[in-house]
Amino acid sequence: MPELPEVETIARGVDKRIRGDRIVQVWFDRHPQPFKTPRSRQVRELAGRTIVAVHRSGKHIVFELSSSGTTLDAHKPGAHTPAAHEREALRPSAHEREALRSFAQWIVHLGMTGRLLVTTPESPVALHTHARLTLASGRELRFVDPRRFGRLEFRDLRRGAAFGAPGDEPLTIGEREFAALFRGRRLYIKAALLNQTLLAGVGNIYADESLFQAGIRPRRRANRVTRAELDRLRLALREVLTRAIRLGGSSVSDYVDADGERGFFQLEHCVYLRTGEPCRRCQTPIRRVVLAGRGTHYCPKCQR
DNA sequence: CATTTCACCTGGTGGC
DNA sequence: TGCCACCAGGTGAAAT
Repeated sequence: MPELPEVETIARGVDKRIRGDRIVQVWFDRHPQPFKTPRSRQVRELAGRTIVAVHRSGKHIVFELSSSGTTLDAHKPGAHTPAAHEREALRPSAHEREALRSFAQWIVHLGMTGRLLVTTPESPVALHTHARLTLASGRELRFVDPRRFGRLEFRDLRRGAAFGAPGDEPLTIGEREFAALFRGRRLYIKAALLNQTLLAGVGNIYADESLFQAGIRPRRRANRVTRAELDRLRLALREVLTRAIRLGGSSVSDYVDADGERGFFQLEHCVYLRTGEPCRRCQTPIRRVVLAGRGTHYCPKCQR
């Protein structure tokens, strides 16, 4: 389900709520599908670790974790704002800095229908809940995924490399690098946008929306799109993704953020899932074709 | 090698 | 109400 804006929204929400919290208990259901790292190892490794930070990489949510058993008491009750002369004494000790470092990562990919929710333990457990992490604060982190396309992975940073999505981030890529991604590629521009090893985080909604915004037909061959058009596309992607993040993502059917709230960007979709409806710019009916196995929506007049 | 197709899953919707 | 076809935010293995 979720593409870059939805994953970013979820990662921010989870980070805000459970950064500094500690995982005290881990429960997984019996389905083997989501485990890229064996379930038993994940149970063993996650329990006892503190969540140092949560962020997004491509369509992945990355939990940075402390060394096992380390606590991070950042928010002591009754803590006060230090006066200038106290700051020196309050700078983090070597021990505390060590506690803030990431020693391991838990990587969550939500697939098509995955959700990450921060709840109370009492809140009713949704059907297809595959993981429940009990936290020291009393909250609970849940992974729910009806279609089971989501994946869970654990990495020990002392034994291997940190996770990094392979493609470039569409929000920060420059003009030259962007153009270089498509050079010599004969596949459809839409298929290229969906290829995660080129750009990380663009999915079906934002591929269609950014191609509309840039005025480019999805069936154009990537290597035939002009340099000027490519830069329009890069800027369109940046605008569409930024706007979607601001609106909390697109809730087409069931996407919700870490608090269970829907996003609003679906209200601004120009083409995605608007087959037969009038183009917002020129009133021509929006067309749907199948391309790279995915429903593809475009305006035949606005997009060349 | 680059590119396309298909399988993996469950659920919702609309036609008959 | 039931049955069926088709659709859905993704991705990686197999086929071309």
